[in-house]
Order: sequence, then structure tokens, then C-alpha cells
Amino acid sequence: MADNFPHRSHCPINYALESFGDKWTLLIIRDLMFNDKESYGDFLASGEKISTNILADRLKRLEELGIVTKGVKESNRSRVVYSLTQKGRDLLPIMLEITRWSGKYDANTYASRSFLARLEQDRDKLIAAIRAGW
Amino acid sequence: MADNFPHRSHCPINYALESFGDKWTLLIIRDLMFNDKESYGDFLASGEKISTNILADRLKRLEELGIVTKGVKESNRSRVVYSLTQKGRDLLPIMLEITRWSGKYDANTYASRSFLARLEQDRDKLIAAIRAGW
DNA sequence: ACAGGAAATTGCTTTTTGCAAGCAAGTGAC
DNA sequence: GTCACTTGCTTGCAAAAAGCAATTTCCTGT
Repeated sequence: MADNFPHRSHCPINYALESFGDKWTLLIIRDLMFNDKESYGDFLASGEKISTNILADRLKRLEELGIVTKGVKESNRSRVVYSLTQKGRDLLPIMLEITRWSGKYDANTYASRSFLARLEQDRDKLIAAIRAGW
Repeated sequence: MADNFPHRSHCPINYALESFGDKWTLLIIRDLMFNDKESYGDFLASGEKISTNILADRLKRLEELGIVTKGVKESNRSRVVYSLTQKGRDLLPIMLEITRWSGKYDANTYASRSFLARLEQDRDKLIAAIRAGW
């Protein structure tokens, strides 16, 4: 959890942008959080087609920031697996509010009606339910 | 509200990233939402030192996306003023969850204790109170 | 008409991204 | 053991975006 680079400011919005304010980082977090992905290859296979050098860079950065940890699979110790730390899991409310906003404004959103309805009607219970699965 | 560029996907996270997934856009939204800024010069004066060409580009983009509207001040019709649309104001819950996360993990955060406490204790009331001021 | 300020635009350099190819380490079949 | 295969990266290079300083345009009040 390095975090020892010069900050533009300690505005909370800016702190977040310096952590995950780019076009790719939140997609990796999404895959870890909602799509049961855990390996380099898993992330590469996502629909948005991240390139290998960017993926490697972002995973390294997320590790340095303490949002993700790197380990190996017990069943196959050559397989590298990434997972969210508490700091990473705490991004859940942000991810859900983003989903709500995009669900409202993107006419072609992939987010399902039922999920959006659940989010609208009882956000707190939905958060609790997801956390219970961790 | 153009939105007619090729999307990487219609994943809600990705849609949001394509709207404001860069190092500067959310700072402009922050200034409009919380800091009573409205003009080009106001945004330029913010602590993070955005450069003029990037600012002009992002304002244009935000307008195209329907998040911000551009107008002129009645009292001085040479003065351009920007303001949030409903789509922009609907980013409030995201902004607050980001503030909460950064407030938790940035030891040097600018976010005040009292604001963070209010956010923790009654998020919904805080949102309602801010909306009431719009 | 002119001075002044606000809102950009332009030109140039540096940094970051995107893409394809290559490579190293571990594993599984034989 | 060795050889093909998979996984997890690294490298090189071209293209795009960001950063920075200087310049310009467009009001507008005097």
C-alpha cells in the first residue's frame, strides 16, 4: 500500500480519481466484484478488450494502492489469482451508484431491470446481501 | 446530448467510464455541485490546476453528454456560465459515496469530520438536504 | 473607438495508450 | 527428462492524449 506519489490535492474526489480515475481500472474491479474473475487471463477476456501492458500496469497499481492482492491458487500454484482487499470491497456502494446512474441514462444498458429495481427499492439490503457473500 | 460514438460495451460501469472516466471531468462536476463555481475561470482556479485546453475539451464533452449546460449570465451577457442538468445532478450519490470512501482511506483528506459523520449516519437525509437546495 | 477581461484556440513537447510480437516460468503428457 | 502448452507478463513502436505557454477572439462597459 505505497501511495507515496505527489498528490494534486487531498480533495476526496481527487483522491479517488488518482486511485481509479482512468478508463480501465474500474473494469478490473467490476470483474473481481461481480463477475467472479480472478486471473490475468480472465480480465483479458472481458468485453472491452484491455491490452496486456495496460492490464499488467493497472494490476500492479491496484496492488500498490492496497485495493487488490495477488496470490496463487492452492490447487495449482502456478496460477496467479487476484482478489479485492477490504479497501477494494468498500468500493461496492460507488459501483452500485454508478450502475444506478448508467441504468437510468443508458437506454441500452446491460444492467437488468430486476437488478436496477432492487437497487432502487432497497439499496441497503442489496449491499448487505452482496457483502454477506464475501 | 450526442452520445453517438462507438461504445466499448453497454456495461453500466463502462458507460460511466466513457462519460467521466478520466482524471479531470469529475473535478469540474465537483466544482459545479459543491463549490458554487460556474465559469471557465472558476474551474481554472481550482487547486488541481487543469490546463485551458483540457478544460475547454471537457466542458464541451460534458455538454454533448447532457451533463452540463452552457448559458450566459443575465447580469453580464459576456460572461459564460455552466450548470448541471438533471443528469449531472443525479451524479450526487456517486459523488457522496466517493467522498465516503476517500474519507475512510485518505488519512489527509480534506473532507470534514462532520460532513463524513453526517454521510455515515444519514446518507439519505443528506442527499435530500442537498437536493432541496437546487 | 478603445481598454480590459473572460473564454477559448493554437503550437509544440512530453506522457500515456494501443497493438503486435516475444519471452519466461511452470505443468502435464509421454 | 523433455517437449509442447498455457499463463502471465515485457518490449518496441506508432498513435493519441495531456501539459504548458503564448496568442486570439469576443464581448462590454466607458
